[in-house]
Amino acid sequence: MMVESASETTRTTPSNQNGVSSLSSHSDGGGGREGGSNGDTNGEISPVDLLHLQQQQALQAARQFLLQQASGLNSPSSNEVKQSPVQVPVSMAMLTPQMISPQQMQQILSPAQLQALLQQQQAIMLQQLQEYYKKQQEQLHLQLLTQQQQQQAGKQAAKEQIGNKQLAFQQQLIQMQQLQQQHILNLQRQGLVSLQPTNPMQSLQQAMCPGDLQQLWKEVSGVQSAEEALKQQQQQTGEGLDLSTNSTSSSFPKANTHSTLHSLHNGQSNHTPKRDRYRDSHEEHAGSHPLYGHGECKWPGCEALCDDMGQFIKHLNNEHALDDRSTAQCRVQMQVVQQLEIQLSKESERLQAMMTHLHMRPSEPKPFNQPLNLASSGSLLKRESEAYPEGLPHPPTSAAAPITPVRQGPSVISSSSLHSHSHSHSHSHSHSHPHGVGPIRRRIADKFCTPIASELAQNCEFYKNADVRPPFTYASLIRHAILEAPDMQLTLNEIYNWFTRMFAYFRRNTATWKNAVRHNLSLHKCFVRVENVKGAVWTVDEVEYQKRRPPKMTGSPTLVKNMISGLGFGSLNASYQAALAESSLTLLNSQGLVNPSSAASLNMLHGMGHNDVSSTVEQVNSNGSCSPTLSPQQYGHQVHVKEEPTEVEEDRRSVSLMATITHGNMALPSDRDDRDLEDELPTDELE
DNA sequence: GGAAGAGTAAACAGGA
DNA sequence: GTCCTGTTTACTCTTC
Repeated sequence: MMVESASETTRTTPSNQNGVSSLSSHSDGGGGREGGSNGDTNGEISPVDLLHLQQQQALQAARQFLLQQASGLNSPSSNEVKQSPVQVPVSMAMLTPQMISPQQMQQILSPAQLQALLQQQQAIMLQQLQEYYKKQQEQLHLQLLTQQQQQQAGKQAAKEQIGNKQLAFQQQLIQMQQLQQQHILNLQRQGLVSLQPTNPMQSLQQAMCPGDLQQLWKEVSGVQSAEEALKQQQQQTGEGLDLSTNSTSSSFPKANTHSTLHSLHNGQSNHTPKRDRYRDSHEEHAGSHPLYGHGECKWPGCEALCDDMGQFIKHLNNEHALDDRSTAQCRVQMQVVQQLEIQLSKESERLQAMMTHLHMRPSEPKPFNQPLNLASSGSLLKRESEAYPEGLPHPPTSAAAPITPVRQGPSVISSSSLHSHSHSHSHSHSHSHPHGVGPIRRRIADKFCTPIASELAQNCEFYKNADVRPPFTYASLIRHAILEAPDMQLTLNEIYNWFTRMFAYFRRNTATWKNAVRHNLSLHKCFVRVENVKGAVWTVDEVEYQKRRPPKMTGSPTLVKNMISGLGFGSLNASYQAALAESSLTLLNSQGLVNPSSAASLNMLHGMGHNDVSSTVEQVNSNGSCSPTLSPQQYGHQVHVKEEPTEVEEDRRSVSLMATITHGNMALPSDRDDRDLEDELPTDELE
């Protein structure tokens, strides 16, 4: 239990750190960009400021909500926390940043809580927007009144002024809508809002409270009717902002965001040349258009089938011409790209942090942005073994140095993939396997006696969540799954389920590994198919399993001698060091898990007649964490069944030797250590 | 260099 | 016909 929680802590630490960086980078990035647009406004609080503030409030409220969840919901101030975003709308931005990222919120909070939180924030935003609109309306009214008074005196000059005011206000509205859309998009990207196939602009419309908007637009259009002549004049001359494109076609009262975006778009540049450029770009890409592929339109959300390029161009010009909808979609796509870039940046930072955490001694300051030097990752392993020399909680390591192919899909390289390069054979992963799942040599894992159960016990959660291949053979995994079962038998489907349940890695490439599982079940005699009432189940024939074991590394006298002579870890190569560290750690852990001071457990280890070291430790250790069903008695029973003295002794001694060496090296006081030394070291050494 | 283990792919058969 | 299960073969790669 301690081991698991400790390693759990270690694993969560980087994510927490990343949570900080992620959060800060997010708010910085978003805020930075919005801050840039802020600079365009005129001193007083602008819609941009407001929305920026609201975004911060939403995040802050979510953080507080999370903290509330974490620190106990029975706190008397829980209600205050919920209401605080409303009560303190501005000072929220000055709160100390909490170290919780939106991603973590999503992980911690249930969907219902997230939904409630989001609705709450949206309500707050809407309320504040409405207040802002009312304020703006009042100001506009006042301005109009004064301007009308001036109009009587100034006439044409005043008209232009009013027009400019109106345009400026429209721009402000548009800006607000865009920012709100962006905010919603951000929430979607962060998973706080479920991604829905609806047009984000539609949700924006809903969020913008159409009633208020329409009323506002009516106010504006009222002015517009008075100034219609002026605008038409502007339109004809092509000067100024072309805001009347929709309004002149009597669609203005609809006041939808499409028209506003259209207006904005037209207002930003001259209309006609832009459209021409747009068409020109189509013609340029007539041969291979990026929006056309596999006979269908790649426009977001379109997927219209087009037989040829000509038809596609026609479709593109008809359906995706420069109108409000296309513009909005284009903006959404731009934001998607922006968000992806931000996400990429954050994930890169996270990767760096993970690598730093996994492969660098904490007391050894190194450049944070250490490049991913795969060629020198052999030293990484060494460093790793050095970094956690005393059984400190550490990320999943194994004697086998988990070998995971570098996958093409995810942008984040799993930590174990780093290890894979530390092996000489890892190069094979990059070729010959189109699925990205190269042949994973797990033999080393078994040879180094990596106890599967202890590895799983330590890194159960890690393997469940991380897309990291477990450093064990299929056979050992299958065996473990079966032995974990209450009745030590599983159907094939249950074995599948165990794989997917225990390892995130096996939640993909199902065809590959399931085939491998079936292949292993059929191939190895140790797996016995038993016809049961509910169908065929698979059991483990331990005797056969032990026979199946490959020649052990420890069986090599020279190797053993090397190990013994190299009691100082420095003389061992990196892999052996890692193996020794792992073995000792897991043995220690297993001791602690079962009975730290009991010689009985030790005797069970020694007396079980088990030549599979990994199995030996597995069985002891499985009780600790991930194997809730197998009791020590069961293991004892199982162990009692199998006895294979010849090879068994060799292996048993070897693993005990390894444990002894490492224990001795760590100067850990243990009766067991002494006994191991007395009992086993001489024999092994003489071999 | 060969043997053996391991992983992957694929073909095939039988049953639900 | 499809999917799942189970068997078998072939091939490649790695380690010893």
